Amino acid sequence: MTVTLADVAARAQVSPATVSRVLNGNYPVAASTRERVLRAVDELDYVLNGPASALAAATSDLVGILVNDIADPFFGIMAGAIQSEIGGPGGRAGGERLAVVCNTGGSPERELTYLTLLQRQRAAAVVLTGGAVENAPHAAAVAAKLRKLGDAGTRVVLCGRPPAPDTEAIALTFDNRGGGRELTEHLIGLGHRRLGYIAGPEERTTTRHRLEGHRDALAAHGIEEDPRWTVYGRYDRRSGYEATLELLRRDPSLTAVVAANDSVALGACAALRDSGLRIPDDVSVAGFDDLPFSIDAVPALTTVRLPLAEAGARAGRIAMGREEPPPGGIATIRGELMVRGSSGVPRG
Amino acid sequence: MTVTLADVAARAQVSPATVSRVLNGNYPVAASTRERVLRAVDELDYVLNGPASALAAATSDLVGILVNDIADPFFGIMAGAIQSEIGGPGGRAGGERLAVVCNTGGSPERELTYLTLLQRQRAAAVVLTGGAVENAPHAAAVAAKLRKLGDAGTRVVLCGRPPAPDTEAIALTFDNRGGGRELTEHLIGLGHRRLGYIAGPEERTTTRHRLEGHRDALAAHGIEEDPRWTVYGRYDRRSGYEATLELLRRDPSLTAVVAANDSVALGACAALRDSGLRIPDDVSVAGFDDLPFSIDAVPALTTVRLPLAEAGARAGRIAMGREEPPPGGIATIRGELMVRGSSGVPRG
DNA sequence: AGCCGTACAGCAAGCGCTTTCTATCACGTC
DNA sequence: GACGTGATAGAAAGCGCTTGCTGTACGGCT
Repeated sequence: MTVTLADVAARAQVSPATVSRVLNGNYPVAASTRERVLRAVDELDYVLNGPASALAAATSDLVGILVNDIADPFFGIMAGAIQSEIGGPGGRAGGERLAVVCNTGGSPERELTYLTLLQRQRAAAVVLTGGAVENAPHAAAVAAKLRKLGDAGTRVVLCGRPPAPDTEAIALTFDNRGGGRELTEHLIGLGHRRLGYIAGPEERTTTRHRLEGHRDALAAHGIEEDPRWTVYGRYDRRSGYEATLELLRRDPSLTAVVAANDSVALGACAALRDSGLRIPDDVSVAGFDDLPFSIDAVPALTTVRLPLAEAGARAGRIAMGREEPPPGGIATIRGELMVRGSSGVPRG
Repeated sequence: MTVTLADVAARAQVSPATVSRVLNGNYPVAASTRERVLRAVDELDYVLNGPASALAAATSDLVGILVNDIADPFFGIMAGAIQSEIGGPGGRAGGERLAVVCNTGGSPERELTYLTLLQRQRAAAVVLTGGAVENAPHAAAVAAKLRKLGDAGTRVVLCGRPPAPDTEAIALTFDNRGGGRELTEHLIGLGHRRLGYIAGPEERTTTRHRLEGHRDALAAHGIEEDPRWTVYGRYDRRSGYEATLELLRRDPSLTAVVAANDSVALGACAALRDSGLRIPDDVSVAGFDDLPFSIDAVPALTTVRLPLAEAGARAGRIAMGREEPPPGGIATIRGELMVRGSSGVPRG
């Protein structure tokens, strides 16, 4: 069978308690004893039994990270940053933590199920990334779960997600609205007056906030919006391609297309090119997030940079209790407008 | 405190054993009893204690996924596919499994540490993705770990990684060599004779195999390779950019640049453009992997498509014991040459 | 010399669940 | 009508570790 603590204890001629204390380093043990134990551990190739340890100590070294789509660098970057901070291998000694990355696929049920699974594992902390689904019952269910997690001692951090009311969850929110406004203002400043907007999925906070920012900008400049100028889709390239075609069909006189994110913007670029339109000469395009590939688009994408890695790292530190939560438990993280080649003055 | 099995049992007026059996559904329980238990579970909002359960049953519902870089879609896509198959939420009932995605950052030590951590958690299965580090001591250490994991009942699957000798690990290997050969043959077929190659990090199986494929093709066509034509870098865009500049400096007469992967190729494109060269008129470019964004490059990238999602899904199923391992425990997955706009006949 | 504080080490009681083995009960069966 | 039989339910023994509490020995103190 596998080697147990008792085996190590026997070999080192000490009690199991002592071995445990050597391993955890939270109790004085004479240097000579420690060494003997360590040698035994080594010789027997002993590996602690995680579940047993978690049960006895009533703590776990698992940290949950919920993402909407792990194949999307937007989440991958955040997840990577979080993980690097929660002190898995490479982090400071002692706190060897395992990140559990859960892919919800944007589905509310899965989100809830994963939360339950993490609760079951008695996770040390949980970080929820990305926008939330805007649906009262679901939001309430999630809030309830988060409360329960919090009560059980699990630290809960929201990264790139709006605060969850009635919850102790710390929130690091992206200023999607402000970013959206700035972006559209930039385009308006260039002279655009007829702007198409490709939104993300409905019932998502991120989608709504970015769109609201866009509309705020339009309103602030007295531009009346044509309902035909907004199309909803998903956060992927394909969606951007199709939505752009639809936009062009509805109003061929558009001079700019603002996309919900960079992937969508790339799809939009492809659709425009396939339609024989030049960027930005005929139509300007703007994205959101500034993912690494955005600068490689031709022309490079005008977008709003979100400090994904920084936010993730901070969320990770807060989750580990290594950084003070922001005052009030809420911090708003601003994006930065990146003006690049895909936006220019409108034709004509 | 938190609700325990005993609380539920008391409320349902049955023994803890019965509650456990209802929850696990692996033992006959009268319908009426079951219902009573289920109601109690619901009313008390009971959540099983994972560690306790794992300890008693000597099994765990954790599945580890090791990736080199979670922010890279190459790994994100595989991880997502694996996860969707290991039956987390959304999968078939009963087997609610949690995926533990571990980001090694390509570091051998971290790889080993994570493996130990997973062993400690008594993971049900472990999937290692991506190329392996080619370093005898490390390879031996990993093999030893994998063997130990296997002995402990953890199923081990390698996805996109060469087989690990002396190990029971199932391997789903990408035919990097064949893909590399095909790609270069395509370029040679177009008339290229002076091809630069931007390789990945040294001491990596993926790097070596792709490069060997490239050289095989050159050799097969009697093209003598100039050592100046190969530059090693990392698997990212930045690296591709710099390496291309270096390549151009060493031999401005190159007519094609073959990159270790798509991100590198994108960087190469940027460098070429910044150097005033047109693609493919002046220089052809080729990538590898065919990640989603590759088709959006301008011109679209000629590359080798790897069925990442399919491979990941299959690895996931094998890890869960839901699919027969390939004969001999090894399967080679071929890539498909995707000829697109970034490659053309050489100038002059 | 006698006492006590300090520094270690061990005992043993769980942590919350699973599972084997042992009742119990209601039926048919011969 | 005694007894085998199948279907359920419970008792209890752990799973391997942590930790509060209880020794024990040694050195310094008065």
